Amino acid sequence: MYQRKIPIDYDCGLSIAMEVVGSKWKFCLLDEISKGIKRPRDLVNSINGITKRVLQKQLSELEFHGLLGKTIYPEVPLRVEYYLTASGKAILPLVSAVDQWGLSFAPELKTILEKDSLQMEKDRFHQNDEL
Amino acid sequence: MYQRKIPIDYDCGLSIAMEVVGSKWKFCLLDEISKGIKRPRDLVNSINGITKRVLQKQLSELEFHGLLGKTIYPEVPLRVEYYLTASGKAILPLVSAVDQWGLSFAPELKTILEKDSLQMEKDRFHQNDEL
DNA sequence: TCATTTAGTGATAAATTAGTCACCATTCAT
DNA sequence: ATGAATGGTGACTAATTTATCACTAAATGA
Repeated sequence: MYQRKIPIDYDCGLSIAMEVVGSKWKFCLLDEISKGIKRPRDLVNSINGITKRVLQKQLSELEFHGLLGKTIYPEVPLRVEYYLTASGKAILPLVSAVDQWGLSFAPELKTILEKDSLQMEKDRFHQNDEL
Repeated sequence: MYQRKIPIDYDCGLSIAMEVVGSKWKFCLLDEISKGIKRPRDLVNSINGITKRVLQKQLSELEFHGLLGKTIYPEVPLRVEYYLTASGKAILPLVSAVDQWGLSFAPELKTILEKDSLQMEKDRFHQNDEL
């Protein structure tokens, strides 16, 4: 991980949550693993946009924080499976609540972004040309 | 805001949530405002570590996304109050769920970090000196 | 005129997170 | 010996977010 220069407030639940699961792919990872996709290779394929390296990093952080465990099967080719620990399972309701909220907010967001792009068209008449 | 180079997946609830409330201070801001702290000045004082500039930016993003509204009272000195819109209120249960989870996870995290710093002490004997 | 209070912005730097690329290692099949 | 499949890491760069600093603006009272 990264040796922080700006420390976290470990007394604030929100800070802790941001630290442990507040990164681009972690909720998504927990979600996929809860759906039964366990191998790194399969996770790369099922999650749109993630790369191998980033996946490995975030899996290892989740493992470090105790939300995931992993089992290594000495087969050929090598098989590794990540699974949700008790802590990992405990956070699933939150993951799905966040997902639900995001989906419920989607129409609103769409409206806002449409307005915004209209505004940008108007603004074009008042702006200098780009370089 | 920032003109993204890597686009967001607007069909994924988790992506949307990360975009709209997934930044360092937003949950905290929503929480404080729900507690009745409404003026930028007061928010700077009540939230430990946030700066004026960052506060303004995140307030304006929350306003842009429709979670906050603001009222300007033309008094002297100028008074501005931010308030939760319907959308802002709708996300409060999520904010408090995240906070709760963070607090419940705190002891676990503490244990992990203690182990980790012990490990780091051990490792010192196997590492080169710093430059 | 000058300092004070409040809200806000622009430019820029620093911190942090995410992504790219090139590797290693194992084991099996060709 | 070579190549494929799998999991993994180190060095580095790019993208993004957050922080710092210096300002503007309005209105008031000393």
